[in-house]
Amino acid sequence: MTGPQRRRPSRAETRRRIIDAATAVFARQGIAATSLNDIAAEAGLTKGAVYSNFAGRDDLVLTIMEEHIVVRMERATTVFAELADLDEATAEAGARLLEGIDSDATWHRLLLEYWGLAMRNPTVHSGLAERRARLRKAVTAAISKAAALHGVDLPLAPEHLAVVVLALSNGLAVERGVDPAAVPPTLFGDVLKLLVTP
Amino acid sequence: MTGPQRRRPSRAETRRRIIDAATAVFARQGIAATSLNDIAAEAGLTKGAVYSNFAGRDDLVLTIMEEHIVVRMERATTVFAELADLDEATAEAGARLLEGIDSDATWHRLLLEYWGLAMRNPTVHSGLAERRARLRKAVTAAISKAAALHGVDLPLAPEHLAVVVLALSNGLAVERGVDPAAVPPTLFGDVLKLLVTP
DNA sequence: CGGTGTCGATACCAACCGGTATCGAGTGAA
DNA sequence: TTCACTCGATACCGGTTGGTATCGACACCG
Repeated sequence: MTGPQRRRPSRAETRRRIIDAATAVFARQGIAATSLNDIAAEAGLTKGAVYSNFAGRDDLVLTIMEEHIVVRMERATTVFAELADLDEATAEAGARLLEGIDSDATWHRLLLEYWGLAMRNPTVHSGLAERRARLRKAVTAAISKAAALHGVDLPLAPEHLAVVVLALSNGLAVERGVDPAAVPPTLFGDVLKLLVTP
Repeated sequence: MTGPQRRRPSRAETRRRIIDAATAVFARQGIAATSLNDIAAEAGLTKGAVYSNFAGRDDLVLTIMEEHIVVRMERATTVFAELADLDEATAEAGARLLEGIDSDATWHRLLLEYWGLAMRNPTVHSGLAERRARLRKAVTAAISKAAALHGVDLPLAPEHLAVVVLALSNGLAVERGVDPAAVPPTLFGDVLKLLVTP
């Protein structure tokens, strides 16, 4: 009785299992506090499988964060692409951004930990810098496009406004993590409104 | 020949030596990547001295960060207390804040790492929340005092403005860490100006 | 001066880390 | 059916970790 001839999982499947498991454990424990054994155990595999699919711990961490940053970037740009009518939609955009801070809270934590890592590792730093520059560029384009659409003269250069929005996203995530009540739901939108009205 | 009868260092002296050493090593390597041996070696002592003065690694980390947060808080409030003439001084305040981001870059890194720790440890979290609330309150008071002095109607509630300033401080520190050129020197001041003029 | 208690150096521990070598089971092509 | 090869489990390595037990040297007080 050979049964349905259970196939051996493909390499891509195993790799994905490991990545998903690592993502989950990172979210739960943080990057620095997570060992290869933790990841392998979460995936129902062993260290051997990890080393067979990745060059080592650093390679795995890098791969995961790169993937997450790309996903997050796409999401952020689509949010900004919908910023069609400027005056009232800034409130909506602010609300959506703050909502993203809550729903993606664990990701914000991971990004900031990764940032701390990048500050001490030149290789990681250059990778993060490249991604971040691309994100800034995308946000800048979305902002200037929305401004042109409405014929508004922004009091700040679009690329500077983009930096401020990104900074506020991270900064408010920190404050909200410390004390959610300190960051009311409308705050991000209110600030945005002040920043786009000349 | 007894010499100048070299005194044994007082307990407070040893404790301070350890704290200062740990601060230096934390700044260099980060909290998570620093072992008790590293700290003891930096202080010219051994682990025994550390365990004799602190309950353990966690106790030491907590003590140091508490102390740093207090120092930073005092510095931040004095900066805001000097915010006498609102219109032009916002630029100065912004410049000083951004300068603080650079000169205290390592501290920002440490705070964000500590924040990540607090997000996973309820005890650490409550300690940080308390300190942070006090800092918010102090900044709020400074802002409303300056506003009253000039008879300006702030478009944002002082406590909300305080949160935004704190968030921008951390957020811009992150962006500046990734790419210093992305955060021009006048940006913080420009944003501040938009936030205080109704 | 002499006893008493404190402080910190030393040695040591079990646990765990990232990484490597090995080897058997399963796979796909010949 | 066979055979070369891939993949992942297992065992193992040297090194490091936070934490503990011990003990000698020193300061302080009576």
